[in-house]
Amino acid sequence: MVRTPCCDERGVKKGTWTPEEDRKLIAYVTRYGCWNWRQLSKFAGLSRCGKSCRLRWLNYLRPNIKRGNYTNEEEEIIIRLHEKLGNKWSAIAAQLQGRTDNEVKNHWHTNLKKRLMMNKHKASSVSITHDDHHEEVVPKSSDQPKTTATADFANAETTVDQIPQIDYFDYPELWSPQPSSSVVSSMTTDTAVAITAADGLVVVDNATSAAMETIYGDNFWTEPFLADNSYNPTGFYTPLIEPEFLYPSFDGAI
DNA sequence: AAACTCGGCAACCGCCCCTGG
DNA sequence: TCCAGGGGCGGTTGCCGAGTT
Repeated sequence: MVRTPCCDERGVKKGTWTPEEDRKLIAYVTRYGCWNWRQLSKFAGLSRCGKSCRLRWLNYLRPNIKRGNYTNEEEEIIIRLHEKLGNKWSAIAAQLQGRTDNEVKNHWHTNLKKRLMMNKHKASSVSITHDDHHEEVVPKSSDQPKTTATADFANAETTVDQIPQIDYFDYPELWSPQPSSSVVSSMTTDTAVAITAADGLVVVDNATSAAMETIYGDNFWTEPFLADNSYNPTGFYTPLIEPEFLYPSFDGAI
């Protein structure tokens, strides 16, 4: 089967997204939903491949994304699940609220993988140093190896449902690769909630919110396009597309 | 201060799966 | 049942900033 490329190579921009492109994408998806990424990129006035738009939205722009600062608990989950599932990053990320598969994958390759390698080298007396934002876990040789979560997981025959503390498997609704129907339950004091004029809730973490404000100024979340936003805090993008929105009549720009 | 190295991560690539006609 | 298109996913690349020499 001959597959058509996901986008016409001509005139398709690549590389880093500009704030202006981000703004267009956010504005469009927030307003109309992601009904078709390929078409969406055109209507949003973006010279980008549809896949690129999708990736940018899912990995960076959508609300509820938690960035940086992996907790020990998150790392434990990643390690355990990786042991169990292998490189099923999307499946692993699905168990981590606010984390994307790309981010989990990157974190694995840049941090956890190396750490596990080191742990395997230092079989008995292990000294594991978490990176900057993590508390240092330095088990003394006299300590129970239990304290070295990573070292333990590397060799343990674990099962998924042995994951500590968070019983995701008791909550099948959390299994969705889509970001979390558990947004509300995951809300912490870091979480900001923007209430739109249409009584829609847009739940964002502070990092996302701060990023938006950095790029667009303090009024980003109160921009007019949010008034009828169709973003669903469950992470599913229900466009609520009215016929005239399906093929917007505007000429490329919002 | 400049050059160089390295690590982190955003983004791209290409294959696979699913769905609708 | 077949085919085309769209989305999902994992692997990989390359840019960029921080650290080092």
